[in-house]
Amino acid sequence: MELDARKKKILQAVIKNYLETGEPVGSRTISKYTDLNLSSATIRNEMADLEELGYIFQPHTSAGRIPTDAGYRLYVDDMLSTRQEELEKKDRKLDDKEESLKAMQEVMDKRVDRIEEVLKDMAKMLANNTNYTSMVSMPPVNKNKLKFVQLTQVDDTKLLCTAVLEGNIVKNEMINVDKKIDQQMLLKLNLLFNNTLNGLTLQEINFDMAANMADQSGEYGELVSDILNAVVAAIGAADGIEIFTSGATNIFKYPELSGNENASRLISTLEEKELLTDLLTDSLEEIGENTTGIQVYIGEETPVNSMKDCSVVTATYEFEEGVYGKIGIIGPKRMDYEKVLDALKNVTGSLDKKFGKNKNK
Amino acid sequence: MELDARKKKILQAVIKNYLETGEPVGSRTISKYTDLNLSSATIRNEMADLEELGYIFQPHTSAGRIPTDAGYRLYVDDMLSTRQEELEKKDRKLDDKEESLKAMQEVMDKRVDRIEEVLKDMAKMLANNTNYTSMVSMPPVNKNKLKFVQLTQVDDTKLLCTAVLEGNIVKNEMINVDKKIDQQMLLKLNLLFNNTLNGLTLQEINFDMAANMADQSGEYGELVSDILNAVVAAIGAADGIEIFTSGATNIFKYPELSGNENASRLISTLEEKELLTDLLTDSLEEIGENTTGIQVYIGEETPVNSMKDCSVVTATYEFEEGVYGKIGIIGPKRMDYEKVLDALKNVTGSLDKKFGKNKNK
DNA sequence: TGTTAGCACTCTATTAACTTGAGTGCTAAC
DNA sequence: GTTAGCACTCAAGTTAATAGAGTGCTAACA
Repeated sequence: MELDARKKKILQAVIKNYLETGEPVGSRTISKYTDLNLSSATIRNEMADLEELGYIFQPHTSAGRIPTDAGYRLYVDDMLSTRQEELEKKDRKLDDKEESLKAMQEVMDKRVDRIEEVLKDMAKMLANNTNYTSMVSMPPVNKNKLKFVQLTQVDDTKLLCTAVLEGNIVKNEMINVDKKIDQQMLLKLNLLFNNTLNGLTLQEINFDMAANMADQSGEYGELVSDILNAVVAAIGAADGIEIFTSGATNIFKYPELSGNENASRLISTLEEKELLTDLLTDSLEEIGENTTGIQVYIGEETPVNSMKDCSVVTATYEFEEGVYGKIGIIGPKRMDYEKVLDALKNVTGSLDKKFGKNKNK
Repeated sequence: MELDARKKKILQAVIKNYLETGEPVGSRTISKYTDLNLSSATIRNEMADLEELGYIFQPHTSAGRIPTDAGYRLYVDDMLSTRQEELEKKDRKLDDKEESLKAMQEVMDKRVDRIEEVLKDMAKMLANNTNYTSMVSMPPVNKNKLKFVQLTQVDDTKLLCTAVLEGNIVKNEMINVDKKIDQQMLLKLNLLFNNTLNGLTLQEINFDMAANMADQSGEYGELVSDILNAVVAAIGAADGIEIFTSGATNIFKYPELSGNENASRLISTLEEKELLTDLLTDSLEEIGENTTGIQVYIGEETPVNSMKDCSVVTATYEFEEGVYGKIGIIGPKRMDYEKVLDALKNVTGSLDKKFGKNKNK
């Protein structure tokens, strides 16, 4: 059996209607909704075909139809493939969006330095605008180059190590020392570390360096490796990737999610954050300039168990040359994909503009 | 009518039973449970009295009794007033608790420097141990003395301001500058700021100082106030008090909480964190050496609306001389108060030992 | 050959009537 | 003051009946 134009149109109508109402869609509704001018009987025949093809199904014999995951998939893919046109339409649409876009810009202007705050606010705004749950990952710091290190004596037994990374991310780590280090030596150590490490990423720092530097620092040789450890710890502080979420409770707005006990599992996942890593790091590398970096997981497609009856949409933003972060929306399968995609495009666009590749435009 | 010893005993039995089962307690149950050797009929008479006194009530005519807020209050106050004896018993109990206590100590030893991490782990552990929701507030940094400030040139237009506070809390803030500042001047500024500000708390820093310092810095006068602003911003970074929560989803384990839509409001509150401030700062001052710093809010007593059918127990710990933080448990009104009080005592005890007044014992 | 009207059929959701059992309050006797 | 006994109440669970939405299929139509 073929999925001809008419069937497709009907499928679209079914899905659209279901997205709005959340109720199974009957043949009569479609017959009236569309401009196809077909009787409900004809629609029924077509719907039976669509069911056989696996795009829709009936929750029970005498009910209307609901899209299957495959149905959603077709719908979303279709939407994504016509996105080019929408990009052009965007200029027109901008009027409506201007307000929220402006608000977003303001947030970002206000606190350029504090990327964490920016991202947190971003997540909150996304959640509020969409009425779904949002999550944002910090760009992995350990890919960023070290701008410089600063060692400071805090008191007799403590040394503060401050590391500044590309993108002005600041990390601190405290080091315990046996004895006070004299001022002269501290200056020397500072110089030594900066000369050796500046411009490197976490991966590029290795322990041969420790040996080298130790040689140059005489009696303080042992201290050097302590400090290097601290630097590494500071940079890699988040042993996972840091993730912010917002709007977890929005899922209660969708009965199909809030009803069953999965709701609590989902909120747990959002609270723990660890499992979200799968969604927000996975395939970060393989996304280059070629795609928009937008990914849609529908139902069973998501790698996270507690989200098997949700849809998840993620997008990638560029923080620094080659350093990416991700941003995502979690909602019911019948989410307003169009709105979500737009929102994510806006946000990643702004982020890119602020930090990433389009910084200078 | 009087609340004689027997009535009290029956009330206790009702509450204890209800804490365990969560079901309304009938007269027959009490008749069998207690060592009073009274028939259910007698118990019924007493229970009617207790109802009239406002300590228990029936959800409907033909049901057993449930404690009212006043009932819980009596029960808890009683428990608190007999706490002295329990303190002595504690030595014995320690055997059971040793394991969890040890685990806690380990967490704290591992990361003395990172109080945030300690507190987060603490919250997680508390939530896991009690099966309720926990929250912990960072001690308000702005009461801490400034240990020193460090200004560092990041690049031509950016200055990094690092502030270290008593208790080795490190805060950073980025400052945008017009032009590069020469090394000599930077040293001078560093000296100036440290001389002026060290040893002061946020409240003690005022803007007369800015004027004073500006006088001493010639053409850089304007910069001085920028920097002072940055220092203040760094110290007071959290314009509210920082709060960590854990185990929000534990509330789903208690049907009386998870059932109604308050559950979602409660989780919202925990996500936003802002409203928790009421619970975790309120009366911080008035708690001195005299009390244990433990406070129990039952039902309507809590200042937070979304917790009106929960009980909240908070405890105070000392971080530095005169600087307090709070730690709290949120659960159903029928929570295991005994367990919760013990857990909180343990935790605040450990925290006090690590940071606060008993540091040297 | 594709489209439509009509009808019998299926299944959910809602409502009402009935049953059960836990627990009470009251009274009368001990 | 305590207790046994009994009538009474009410929530919760079960069953039966009803209404309504929507389907599938057949036969007629263009």
